[in-house]
Amino acid sequence: MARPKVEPGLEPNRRRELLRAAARLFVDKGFAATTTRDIAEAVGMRAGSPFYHFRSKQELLKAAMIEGLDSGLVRLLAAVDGVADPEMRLRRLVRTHLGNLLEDDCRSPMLIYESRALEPADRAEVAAAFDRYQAPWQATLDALAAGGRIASAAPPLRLLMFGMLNGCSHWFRPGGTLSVDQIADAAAGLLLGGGANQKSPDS
Amino acid sequence: MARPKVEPGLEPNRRRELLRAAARLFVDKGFAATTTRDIAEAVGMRAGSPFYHFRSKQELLKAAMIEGLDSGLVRLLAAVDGVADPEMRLRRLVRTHLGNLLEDDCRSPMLIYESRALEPADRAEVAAAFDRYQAPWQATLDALAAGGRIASAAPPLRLLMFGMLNGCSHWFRPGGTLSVDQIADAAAGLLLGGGANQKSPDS
DNA sequence: CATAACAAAGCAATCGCTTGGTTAATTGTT
DNA sequence: AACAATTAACCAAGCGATTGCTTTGTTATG
Repeated sequence: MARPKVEPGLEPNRRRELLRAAARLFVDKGFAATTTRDIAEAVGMRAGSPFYHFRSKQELLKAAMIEGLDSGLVRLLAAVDGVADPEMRLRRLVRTHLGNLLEDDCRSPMLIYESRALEPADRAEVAAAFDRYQAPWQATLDALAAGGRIASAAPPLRLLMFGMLNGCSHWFRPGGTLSVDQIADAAAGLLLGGGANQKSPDS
Repeated sequence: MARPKVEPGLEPNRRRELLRAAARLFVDKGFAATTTRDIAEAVGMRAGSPFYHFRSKQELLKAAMIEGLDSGLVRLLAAVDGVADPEMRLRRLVRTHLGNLLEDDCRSPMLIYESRALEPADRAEVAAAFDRYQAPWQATLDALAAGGRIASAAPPLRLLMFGMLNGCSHWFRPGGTLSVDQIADAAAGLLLGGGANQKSPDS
């Protein structure tokens, strides 16, 4: 039943299947509550087979976090590509991030909260990936502050902002009364200082 | 080594010790990653002894959540007692909540995120305790909206707000560059629509 | 002497992970 | 083109450690 490999030296498909399934389970049940057997079953493997692709459960988490964040970053950069106005850039970042968080079936940004399960060395690598993810945000916030659109882009703002956005995954239910677009508008409205639930000017 | 109980029929002290230790460990390491032996060791007991006070590990979590939220609610109500201005009430709520979250050594509001470890019946009881905790918040937000101080007090606002506030426990470090008061001011400033990092008018 | 509050020991289940096959695809050789 | 050798990608089985929890015994107190 061995599957053909596409190219010698390239990653086979099943590794990515494992990463996606692991990310889903880690977000839904938590790292410690997810067994490697759960992950194997989710992709139709036997209990020991994931350890052919990953040396340990922690390595699976680390890979899911880093690769998930980096692919989310690609979507972020594509969303703000060519957009000059910093306010619009922020709205695009917020909307795209909520998409990564709530609509993408990996929901990778949520995995950062499982960093405590990693050892310091791995945690540092993950922190680096998260820094890359945060870079376009801070740049946009700085531009908004320079233009007088917000009062300050000092550290607490970005931290509070990510807490607010990431917290959505704890209560958001697809198909509920709130759409992702509505949440994105409400969050962006708060950040831009116009008071709660301000409509976005382009909708 | 049996300790005297204070009153027959009343709860002995060690039960509360267990609850405090369990809450700390559940917040720091997560419910699934915390063993009942960890909890026992934290209070100087042997591995099986906590099960004299609690029937199961889940019951320990449930009790820690409900009793922690209710004692935090007492502090909330005391902080806004006699305060008429809704803006000031919100500032007091924010500051007190961050105290419950970051300064109290139980940090009980964080435990809500471990609800997924409970069965639906227990989860409903915890949700009721959280509703009690949220009640003074929604009342204050409604008053602010009625006074035109914020644009709307519709559902996403409260949800985004708690996400923003509770998220602090993921990055806040006591003794760091940011004080709890500073964070509270920044968060309240965002909510009140004055833009980021607005100073509170009474400081 | 009865009870509250444990300690001591251990049990059954589950955990992450390893070991040793097995099979189909790929590669090398003639 | 034919055939052996190698390799990728698993499966089957299980090992040792850890888990939540139970059972029984102990001790101080009322």
